[in-house]
Amino acid sequence: MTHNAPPSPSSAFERISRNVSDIVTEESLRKYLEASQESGRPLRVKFGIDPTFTHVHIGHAVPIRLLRTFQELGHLPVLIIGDGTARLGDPTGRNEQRPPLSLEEVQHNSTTYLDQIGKVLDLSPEVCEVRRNSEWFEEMDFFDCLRLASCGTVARLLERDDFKKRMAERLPVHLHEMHYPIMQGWDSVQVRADVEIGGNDQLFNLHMGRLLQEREGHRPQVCLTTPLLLGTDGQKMSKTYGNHVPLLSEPNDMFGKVMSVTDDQMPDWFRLLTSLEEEEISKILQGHPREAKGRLADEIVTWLHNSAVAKSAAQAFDSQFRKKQVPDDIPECALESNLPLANLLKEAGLVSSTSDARRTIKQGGVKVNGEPAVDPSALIPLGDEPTMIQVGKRRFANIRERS
RNA sequence: GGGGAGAUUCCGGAGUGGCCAAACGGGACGGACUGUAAAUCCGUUGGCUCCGCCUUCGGAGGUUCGAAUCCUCCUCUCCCCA
Repeated sequence: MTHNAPPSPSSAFERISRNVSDIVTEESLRKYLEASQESGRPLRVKFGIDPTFTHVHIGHAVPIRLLRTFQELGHLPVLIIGDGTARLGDPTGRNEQRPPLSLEEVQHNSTTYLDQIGKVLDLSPEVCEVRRNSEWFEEMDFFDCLRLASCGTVARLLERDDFKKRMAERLPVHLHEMHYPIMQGWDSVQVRADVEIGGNDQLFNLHMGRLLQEREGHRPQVCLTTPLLLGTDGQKMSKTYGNHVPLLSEPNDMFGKVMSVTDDQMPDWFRLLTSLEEEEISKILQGHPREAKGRLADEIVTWLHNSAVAKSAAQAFDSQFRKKQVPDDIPECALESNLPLANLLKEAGLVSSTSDARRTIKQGGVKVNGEPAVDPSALIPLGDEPTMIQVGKRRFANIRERS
């Protein structure tokens, strides 16, 4: 990464604030940027990650991109790995209970997490600081905790939407969860954060950092939140809905996923995930939606892989879906000859059970060597020449006889 | 410590002795349509040697010709009071 002559504080402000949903406060952000330039001291920009799960998707990448922007402007990202907070579970999450994580799990999750984040952010020690919050939480005794807890009020916490909602639904809200924002805020005190970045559901937690810093006589951090990126179907992006794009997906997969984004998500995806200028974006969006989406997919695959790979992913996508051709890289396997079709599909791993196979066949979803197959119990002869089986639009296999 | 409520097929959630492999919704899958989608429509959604058979309704027993539904014990969860 190159650090050329630093841009002026005001142009830095423009760049930073382009895609954020809250800034607390604009004025202090401007001031901090100016002061930083005068003193030559980079701003410490904090971002917390929870090592409770390991799959990072491009929705998570939105705040990290902002972190990257700061990094490019010469400031210092400070990543906090919440190995202390992880033991609480995440109160902003769903209502399911998270079992307490073991030390190894946390360890493992943090490294895979960092691997993935490394796609978006330069993690070299010279330009990025990585801390774990167990570092300071482990040292606190019960009275320290009480002192911290006195910073918040129950009323204030109860205002939080997710608590309110869960109370209304008669779901449990555990006492320790109330400490989550306080712990997060304490991180800010510990690392002397000048700025904290989070998703826009994190605003409350970020505010807590300001509060605690002021109590400690520190300069309060600027809170920046980024808009929520919705999933390919327009719902909240989440692994459980299957509408997410993992940061580490294979190029072809990634391209295909982006192509399945609904049209009305496109503007957001362009703004939040590419570095194209607003003018350019609106020009693209005026063209044919399919072209625009192709461009979006190309930008994203280029970003997370490279441009050559993006081009070939585009071609593969085109031939498989637009021209309905068969993909090049069909998985192969070898099986016994003369199995009933339904059993063959199951053995080849194309369906989950023979019953499933029968259903799919009955519905006209199976082709053998390009010909629609209708009889689930037809015996399929195999030979050295592979027999191509297609299930639905996406599942293919080349099967030859096992010798 | 006391008092309630509950555990159903991927998820949510009906069902309170036979008509239950289990309503309905979501998701998923297949088909049609299409711009690759989305939306819409149709169909499927426990397993199998599949027009029949087998195993499911927290776990273990029991009552009955017959239980997801009734009884006993156990495990777990939630709420309220203290």
